Amino acid sequence: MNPDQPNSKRESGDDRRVAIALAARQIIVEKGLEGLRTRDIAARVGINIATLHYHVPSKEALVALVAESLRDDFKAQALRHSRVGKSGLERLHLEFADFRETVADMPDLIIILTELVERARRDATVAEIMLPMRDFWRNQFAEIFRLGMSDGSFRSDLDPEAAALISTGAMSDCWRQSNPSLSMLERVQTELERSFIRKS
Amino acid sequence: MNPDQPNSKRESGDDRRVAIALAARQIIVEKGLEGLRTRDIAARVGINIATLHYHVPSKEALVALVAESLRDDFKAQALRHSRVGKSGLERLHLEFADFRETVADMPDLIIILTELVERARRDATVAEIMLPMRDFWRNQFAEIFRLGMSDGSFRSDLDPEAAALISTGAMSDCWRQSNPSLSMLERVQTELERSFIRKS
DNA sequence: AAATCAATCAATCATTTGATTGATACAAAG
DNA sequence: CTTTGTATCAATCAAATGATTGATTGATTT
Repeated sequence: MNPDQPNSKRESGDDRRVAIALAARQIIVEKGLEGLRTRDIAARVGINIATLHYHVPSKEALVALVAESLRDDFKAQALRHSRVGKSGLERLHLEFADFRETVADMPDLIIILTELVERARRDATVAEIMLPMRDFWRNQFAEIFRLGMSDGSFRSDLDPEAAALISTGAMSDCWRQSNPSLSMLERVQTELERSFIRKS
Repeated sequence: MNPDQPNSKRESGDDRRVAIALAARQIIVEKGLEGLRTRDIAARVGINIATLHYHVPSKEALVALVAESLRDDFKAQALRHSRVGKSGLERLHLEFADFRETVADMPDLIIILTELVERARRDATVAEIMLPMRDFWRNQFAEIFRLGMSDGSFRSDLDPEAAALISTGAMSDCWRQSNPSLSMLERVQTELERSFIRKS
């Protein structure tokens, strides 16, 4: 039997941890971090509670595991497109497209992200993982705006940090709405572009 | 003894409910909705758990009480300034000032609001209170932008709904940062204004 | 074949937690 | 003075919940 393709009840530790993180994420979407129970996760993975604790020692470690799995997703997403040799406006378009792609592929990602950023306020372990992520994303935008100001894409009186906060805040808030829609997101992105480009 | 100034251990039902809501809000700020315990609230108010249940029958009702208390705060805040006979830009400035005032007076308000909006996703009772609040706020901005487009304050190619979502999303996201600062909020508001006004 | 290790489970524990019960204190009304 | 209604508490319950224990199974190593 191929050891890379396990179909028995016995799985490798890494595979289990991935499955556990995935199940936890599903439950967080359904019931929030507040409604996350170790028993529910174990049931969804199809293992015993003790086995769950074997792979992830505590609930705190479990939440950290989810945070790491989120970071991995974002990292993978950030590397999908090349960024070299593009103008500020082109890179803004790329970043907008990336976000649309992300929410289309994983509509629940923003929800989990929001929950974890919320918890980061009182959980140092989670904060250490989530806050750098958010800062990195916003900083990407700030750099784009700085680049675009020097290459003439954007207004010369732009405040790059403020514009970056506005962009990331508006987009994530848009997807946090009661019934997020791709069309509304596109309207927001269009309006953001109109707000920052240099009017000729 | 003045019945309006009770200093005994016995308080009127309304006063108790206010005290309970306040204590609950403090605990939500410290430990999140997830860490909200009826015992902790009772202890902070200085009453027995059974007394707490006498005034607020269940935990669900308690969360709803907090939501109502939030709504009351926002309602009171919204009526502090007259809005008549102002231009779009003037009303935008008013709205910006209102937000700065709110976060200066009650820095934790946005935190509690975020927690409750988050819970609204799975709690119909809370949703019924919180979502209309958020929609009302955003709609205020949309109206301001519509007004300002017709009176010449703002760009004629503005999308009022998108601009409203951007404004509210950016401001609340700004105040959700790890260490929110009034100066960053002002930079964001300045940038928002530059984004939407008509360039002469 | 024996020894070792990784993965798993049934059973159980100790706490936490929302809620209830039955009784008491006090003020106002009759 | 008695009755009634509001506000309060000590004690307790039942369920939920994170975690542990002791043992078993199957693969890998020696």
